[in-house]
Amino acid sequence: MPELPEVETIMQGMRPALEQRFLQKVQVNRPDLRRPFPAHLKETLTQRRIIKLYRRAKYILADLEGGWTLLIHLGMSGRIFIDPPGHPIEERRHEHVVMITDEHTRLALVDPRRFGMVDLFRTEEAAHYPPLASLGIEPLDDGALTPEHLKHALGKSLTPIKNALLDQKRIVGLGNIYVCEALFRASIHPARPATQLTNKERERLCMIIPEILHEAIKAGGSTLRDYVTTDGEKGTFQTMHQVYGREGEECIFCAQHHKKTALIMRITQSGRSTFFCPQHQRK
DNA sequence: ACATGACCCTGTGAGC
DNA sequence: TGCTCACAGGGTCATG
Repeated sequence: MPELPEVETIMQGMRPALEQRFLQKVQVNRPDLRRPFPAHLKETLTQRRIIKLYRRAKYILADLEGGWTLLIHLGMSGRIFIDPPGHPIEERRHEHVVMITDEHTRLALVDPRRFGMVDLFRTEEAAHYPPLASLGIEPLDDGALTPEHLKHALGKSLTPIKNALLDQKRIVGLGNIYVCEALFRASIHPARPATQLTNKERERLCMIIPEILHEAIKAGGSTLRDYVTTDGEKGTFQTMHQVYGREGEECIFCAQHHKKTALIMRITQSGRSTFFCPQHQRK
């Protein structure tokens, strides 16, 4: 579910509750999500101070005292609920991990589909820790997403640009929504072989991708169904979607640029929906 | 080395 | 009302 803007929003929402706090009580309600939890999860977290929270790709990371780092991935349906001290606790399904801080703030990881992940690794091993080791360009880092770096990341790959931009080994943070939106704004057909993009097209992507991600973070992310921020608020970026979920509707870009009316199409690429305008996103 | 498809799981909404 | 089907924001394997 959550792509970079949603993960960033959630992480920022967790910060005031977690940074510099001790975890007074940790409840682990099942043995695994996509993978087994580390056997020592509860023991390692309990009574430990959280130094800082940050994000890499779509992972939420927390450095803990004693050299451990906690990693949380929300998969497709993962959410974090934060209940302030004294808040009545409502009954929620799929609360897999619950953490209560020394200030009595309650954080619950809820993930109905269980595609998420919770793990621990030694902080100094981050560069060799498999889920993080092979990640690609972090698009919001200063100087990271340049046309040259993007060219290198796409390499000689003949895979469709849509799939290449979803591949976290090349560039991180984009998911199905933001890839569709980026290609739409950059006027690039999603089926174009990745390696065959022109310099101009790579330049446009390098402008547009951070632009969209920043706008989406500002809007608190996109809520399609059930995504909510840690305050329980919905994101509002879905109202700014220009193609995603708009199959059969009129292309906004073509309407603005006095082109002939065009209708948004939906195709399937590697089993996932792609939305695009067949008129201005040229092959 | 690379690309594709199956798979992991539950929930929801559309259509009958 | 209740059923079946398609589809959902992601990542990892096995296979070719």
